[in-house]
Amino acid sequence: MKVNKGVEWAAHACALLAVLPEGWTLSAEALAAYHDVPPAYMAKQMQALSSAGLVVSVRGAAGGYRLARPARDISLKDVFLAVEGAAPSFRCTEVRQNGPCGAAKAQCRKPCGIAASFYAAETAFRDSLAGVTIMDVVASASAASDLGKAAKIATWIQSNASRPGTER
Amino acid sequence: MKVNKGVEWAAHACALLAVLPEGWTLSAEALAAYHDVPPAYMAKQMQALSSAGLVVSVRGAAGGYRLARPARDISLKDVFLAVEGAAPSFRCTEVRQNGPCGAAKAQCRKPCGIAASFYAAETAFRDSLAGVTIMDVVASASAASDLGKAAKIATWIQSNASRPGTER
DNA sequence: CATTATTCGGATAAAAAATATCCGTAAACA
DNA sequence: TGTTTACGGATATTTTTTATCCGAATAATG
Repeated sequence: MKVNKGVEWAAHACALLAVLPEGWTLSAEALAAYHDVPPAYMAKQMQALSSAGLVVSVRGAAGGYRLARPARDISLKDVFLAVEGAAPSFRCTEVRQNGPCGAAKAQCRKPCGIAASFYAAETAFRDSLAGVTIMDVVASASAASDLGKAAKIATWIQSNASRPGTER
Repeated sequence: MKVNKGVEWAAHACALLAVLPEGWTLSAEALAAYHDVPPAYMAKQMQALSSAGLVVSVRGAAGGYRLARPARDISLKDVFLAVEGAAPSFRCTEVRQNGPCGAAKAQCRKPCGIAASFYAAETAFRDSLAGVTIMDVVASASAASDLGKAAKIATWIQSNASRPGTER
């Protein structure tokens, strides 16, 4: 059971978008450069975030991405579901219906105990992620870093982000 | 994020071993036939359960598998870890150390907020599974089935299980 | 003691999924 | 009109999962 790498990248991208000045955007290419990951694949993850409504995409020159809503209203569960999809991780193949003692289909309208337990565990997993917002992530990151780094990031944003509808 | 199929099979196999008379065993082949799954692959999962100490294997003619301890003392978490392995599902690639604003390695001794949150979520997942025992699974299955099925299973066990050290 | 049935471990093959890239199109701006 | 960017689909590559097979070890049986 492995979480897609894209989830990690998407989460970090959201954290960076969260500290962007109001109305500014970052292109997929800039986000990839910031995190030093493959640009084309980073772009794919951003598309997933976009179609899930977590970020807003701005096309055209000086376009890019920005968060669709405040960082406090976006959770890691949202990011996880956007990138990973909502399909349950446990795939019940109904083995109880198989073999010489297989149960009748009519008796299998509710999931078996094993499947139900895994569904419950996955709910616990998602609930745990739902309790962490992008704002929390940003806060913990800035708590762990010094003033010099914050300045570095601000400078990088200044020269790599853009504000659509206006000259940079 | 997908749970291996083998986890489901192994859990069902444990549930069947749980209703076996004391000291009896079921071969990997019999377990595969009962659940109508590929014998060689079922055998692999049983090996995993065996090396994790959840089941005891008996070699030789009339050999097979039996639970290593009471069904109430084996949880779905045990089965999950045995088959799936203990490696965390979230693989942090330390992207925070990458790129133009990468953090120094010395400042990354603790996991970042994102990684920590996913580790916590996985703990929640496992804790949830830890609360369900094979005994619980058997109980919920028998609650959902009728008397006829129980008799069917008992008959099947009679003719497919074996008791090492004695004639069947 | 030979035969048979079984687990064990490793090697290997096939299928599926994750990872990664590319390209044509549409949109927005200068 | 030209440039820059997101979008969506197609495709390639790599890794993981799924599945099979085989030889060695082990134990019961006749």
